[in-house]
Amino acid sequence: MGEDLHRAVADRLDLDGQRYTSGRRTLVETLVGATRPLTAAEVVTESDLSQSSAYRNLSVLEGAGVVHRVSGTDEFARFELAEDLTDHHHHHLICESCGVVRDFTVPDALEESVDALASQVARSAGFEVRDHRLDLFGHCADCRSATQV
Amino acid sequence: MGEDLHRAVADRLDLDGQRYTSGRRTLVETLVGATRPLTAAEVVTESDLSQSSAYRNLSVLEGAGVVHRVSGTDEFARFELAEDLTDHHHHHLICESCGVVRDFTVPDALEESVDALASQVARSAGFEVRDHRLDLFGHCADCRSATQV
DNA sequence: ATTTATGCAAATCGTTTGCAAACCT
DNA sequence: AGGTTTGCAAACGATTTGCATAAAT
Repeated sequence: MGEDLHRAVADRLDLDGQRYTSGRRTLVETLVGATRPLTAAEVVTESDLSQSSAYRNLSVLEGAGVVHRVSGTDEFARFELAEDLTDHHHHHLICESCGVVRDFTVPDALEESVDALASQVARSAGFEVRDHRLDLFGHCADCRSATQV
Repeated sequence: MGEDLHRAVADRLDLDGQRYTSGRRTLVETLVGATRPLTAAEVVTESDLSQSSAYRNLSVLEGAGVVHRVSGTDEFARFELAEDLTDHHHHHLICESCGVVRDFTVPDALEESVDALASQVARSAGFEVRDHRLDLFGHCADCRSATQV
């Protein structure tokens, strides 16, 4: 069932002059299996690749537009599959206590408002908008219950 | 004119059990003077504090809710004054080529939609929302003209 | 006097890179 | 064979920290 995805990934890598090696395929599968962005350490653990290969290939995949780098509040880079490969436009709930990043979606109407705003800003500032980021910061259920023990 | 600000900063530091030293005052003044988030390196240069004091005090100020840490696409942390001290709620245009971060504002109606969404998500996910982040990614005017030479 | 802040230099730690062996095609 | 990818270990660089001195209360 995920063959379409792999074909799409292979195409993007090809466009970028890169091969779709087994390690890269492993990374893609690791990320497909996750429901939230993973840290590099989590990717290394779950993929069983060496650290250098994980970092190097995440970088290659990012360059080809397959993987997207997410930054939260802590010092760890996080990675997820590009939204246009998963057809799942979403945003993030970022916990300021533990740093965990969770996905969530918003009503289309709001997305459209944001998009409209984007083009407006683009025109007025000479800025070419490619994407937007709408995240919420706060405290996740786990950290809240841990605090009020 | 900026005395109100300094009083507010002093109050927050006091609440956090911290003093408002001259170095911290210098940092606050450096950030007030900027119209965009500054990297640590920029703060060091413009404040003339030692690197360690700059980092250490930015951290103290962040802990007291005076300074806010902003993350863009590059590896440099950026710092700005907390919005509730400047009464200037804003968002960021982040250039994916050079990493520069610029401030911009959006219509109140959109802000309100986002706030409404925030409370909705809070209820359904057990997540306690404290703030939101709405940023646009793309390419700034400078990088666009540099590319198409 | 005691506590806290400063600046220097060294350590830390996530991430990147050089290199030789293994892998494609 | 020719080029690429891999894994190890070493390097890198932004940020943090130990320690002795200086400032503040």
